[in-house]
Amino acid sequence: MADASATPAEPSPLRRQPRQARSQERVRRILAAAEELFVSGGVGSTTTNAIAAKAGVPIGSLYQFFPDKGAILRRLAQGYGEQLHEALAAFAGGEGAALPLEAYITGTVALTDRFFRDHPGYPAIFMDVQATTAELLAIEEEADARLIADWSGTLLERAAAEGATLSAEDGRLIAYVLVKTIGNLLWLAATQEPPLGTQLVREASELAIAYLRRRLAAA
Amino acid sequence: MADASATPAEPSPLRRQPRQARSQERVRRILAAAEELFVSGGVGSTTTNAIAAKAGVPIGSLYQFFPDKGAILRRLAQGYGEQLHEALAAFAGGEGAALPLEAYITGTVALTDRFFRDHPGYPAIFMDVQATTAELLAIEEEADARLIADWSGTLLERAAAEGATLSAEDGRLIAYVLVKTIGNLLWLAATQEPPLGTQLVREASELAIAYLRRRLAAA
DNA sequence: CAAAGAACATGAGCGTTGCTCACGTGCCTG
DNA sequence: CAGGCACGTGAGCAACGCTCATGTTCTTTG
Repeated sequence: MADASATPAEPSPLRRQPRQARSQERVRRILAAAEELFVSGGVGSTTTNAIAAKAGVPIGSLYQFFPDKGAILRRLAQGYGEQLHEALAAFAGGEGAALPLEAYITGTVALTDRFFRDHPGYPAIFMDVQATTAELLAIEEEADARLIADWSGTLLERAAAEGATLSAEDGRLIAYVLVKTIGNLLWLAATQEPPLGTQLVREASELAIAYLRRRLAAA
Repeated sequence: MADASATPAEPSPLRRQPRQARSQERVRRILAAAEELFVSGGVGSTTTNAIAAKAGVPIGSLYQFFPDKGAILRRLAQGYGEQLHEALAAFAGGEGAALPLEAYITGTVALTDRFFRDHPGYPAIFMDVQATTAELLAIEEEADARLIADWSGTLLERAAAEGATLSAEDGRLIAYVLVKTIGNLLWLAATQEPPLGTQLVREASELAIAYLRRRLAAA
């Protein structure tokens, strides 16, 4: 537990890093099989034996790399979080940078919404969580923390550009509320029927804009 | 599935309604034991045998009344939902009726926040859910539906009183967004450390007010 | 290039959990 | 008080997550 000169840190939920090409391929197949089963049948009713069977791998091999069932879940969730962060960062640093506040928010909301819909595994994982939820929530928290940091910076810049004063603390708080609220509404939108789903995406933008305008004005 | 002349509807998650006084007392003790264990150790790691043991009842008796572990969870969740609904309805029909919009919202937010904090079992249940989550979500959905209906009515009345026009559809949509968003923020507030928790309650009010002002003005 | 060791492969089966079922006891109506 | 219905009881079953002992393949080294 003390000496860890060889291991980089502890970011890997894997029990043993696959070094050979064949085993790396196996890990990929396990993750793919798990994602498919989680989406179609839910996390709770997907057995580890079923995952292994679908991946064409004996259970023993599955546990060679993943310490437990939750680790598979966590690995998938981590991947999703990183992908979303990168997509949003690209938008913020690219075409989004030139947009006015309202359009910037609408664009971000639309992008996040599309991400949820294009990756059905993301809602599926958080849809019916499981025993290991404490750690799963920690991962979601970590992903949110990145987004909050991003937003916090953006808000401070934009407030300054618009001549409003905004303390760093208030910036973080507002970013926190925005990330959590928009995430929640868009998650709902993704799991709802088309008419309501589309309306919710629009309302998410409206809500964010109204809140921001009020908070920036009150500074 | 067809003939149901004897059963009133199907609102009871109980397998068999306890008719004698002794068995009713047993059901109460099972629910109390389950709540305590869920709060202290989480839902996932609480076994049905442990619930029965703490309640001083053999497992057989537990399953005499509850069809499965999830039913205990659902029964508790249902009770919470009804209590919150009644508390909010009492406020809306009582002292809240005379308050202006801003104060009304702040009051409702404060009341909901207190409810979450006074009933630690509520967050605990939704904290680490389990296999039966589909049905649990359905119950949460039902509780939210009641709150949304309440809000929807309140919004239409208040909009008319303020001279703004608001369609019934828009009223429902706005109520939906408000209930979901405030619930989410206050749930976060209840599970967060004091400084952030208190701020989040305030922000929930700010957010709701800003959103409502914008939506009522845009009519 | 052979030998040694590390990484990987395999599946029978263990411990635990949610839950059943066959049988026994208490209560309550006619 | 006799019949029946509701309730009480706990050994044990099926299914699950996961282990472990043993065998195989790859990589490194003298």
